Amino acid sequence: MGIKERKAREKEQLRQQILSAARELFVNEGYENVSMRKIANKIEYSPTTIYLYFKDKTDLLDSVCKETLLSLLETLEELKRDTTDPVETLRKSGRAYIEFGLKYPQDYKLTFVIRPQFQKDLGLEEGSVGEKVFNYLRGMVSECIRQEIFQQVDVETTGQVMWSAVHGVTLLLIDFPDFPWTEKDKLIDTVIHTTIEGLKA
Amino acid sequence: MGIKERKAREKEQLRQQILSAARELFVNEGYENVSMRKIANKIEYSPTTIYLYFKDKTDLLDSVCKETLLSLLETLEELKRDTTDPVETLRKSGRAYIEFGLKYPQDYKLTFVIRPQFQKDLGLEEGSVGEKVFNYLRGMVSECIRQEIFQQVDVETTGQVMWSAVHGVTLLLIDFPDFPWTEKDKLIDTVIHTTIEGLKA
DNA sequence: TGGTATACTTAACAGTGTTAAGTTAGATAA
DNA sequence: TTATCTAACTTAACACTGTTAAGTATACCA
Repeated sequence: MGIKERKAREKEQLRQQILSAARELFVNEGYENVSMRKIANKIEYSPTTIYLYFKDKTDLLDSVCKETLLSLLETLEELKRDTTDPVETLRKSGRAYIEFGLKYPQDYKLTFVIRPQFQKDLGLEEGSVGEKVFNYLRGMVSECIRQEIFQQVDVETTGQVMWSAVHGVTLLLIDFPDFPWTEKDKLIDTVIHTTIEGLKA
Repeated sequence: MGIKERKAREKEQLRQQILSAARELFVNEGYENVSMRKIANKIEYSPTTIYLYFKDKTDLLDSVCKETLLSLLETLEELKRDTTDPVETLRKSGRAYIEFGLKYPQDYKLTFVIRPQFQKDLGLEEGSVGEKVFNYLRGMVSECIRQEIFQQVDVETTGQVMWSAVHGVTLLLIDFPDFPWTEKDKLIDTVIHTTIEGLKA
């Protein structure tokens, strides 16, 4: 009875094919400039086939974003294993987060700016990837507080301040690439450094 | 020879009518969900008439954003008149900036997130409103540096760090209204306070 | 009164997301 | 083996989009 399994595998394969075609197009041309027909052309199927695998265009967007978050989470957790000093971990994580956003700017905007506009659902429900990313941040911050490195003792507020800083600089660098920024690496380091020093003070 | 003047006035009136119809629709329904036909319907003219007043849809967006920036600038400059202490001015300006964003969330997103997606041009050329807003920030920051309150001496970097922080928290509060944020005012104050303390350190 | 410029509209083009109906190939059952 | 059913996919269409070329009507000027 391996036929059903093979079929299921093939179905999953096509789903993945659609997903990665969509990701590539979304990333290179921007979500709104990608039509279902373009995606269909890329995978050499009719446009309507996509609707057998995804409810609509935003469902496709949702699925792409979920993958993106998973990738971010993996990047961060890998990093955590290599460091013990909590402040250093926080600093490196902040850098990794921003660099992730700059490496996949369309994905980042899709996930953290465009998606919330179309999809009220936070994507932070229990067990979700989004929740895991945020718990990761909570963990780092509370370690800094536990070791009495930070003056600010509220884990939630501290985490949210940190998130604001990295989110802000990431989006500015993505959205205004032609702005006369200070040298990019210096700006990123200063943002992280300033925030951490501020939390210490 | 008052006829020409009257005509010019009427033309300007229609331009304004189009602009405010566009703003209202963009804000309520989202830029991409508003069609030229919808705007035309609202003002009871044919769709093509809009093209006699604005080059295309992004030009319309541009003009709406310009107005938004002007309004932000006025808010900030009014505030500056009442305060002399540079740090206090910076703090209040940061608060005003964020509150402006939260008061007109869709306008804020339109200007600082959606616009850059569709319009490569920064809108920061000499004499532009955008430039003036940024110069306002530069002014405050350089006063803090001049009085040796901030350790960080680079005006540009310091300004950009400040912008990152307020931009970040503004967008997070707009985009994830259902997230379990710390009490909103506390979060805003902490973000500003943390950044300023970080720049002092 | 005749002509012209201005302001606006009509009609069309090429594209969009999405759906209902139709087709085809392959597995199952008689 | 042959008929039937089903899953996978496609065709054709609908109602919409931004934008432009061409057409019309009105109000001004000589």
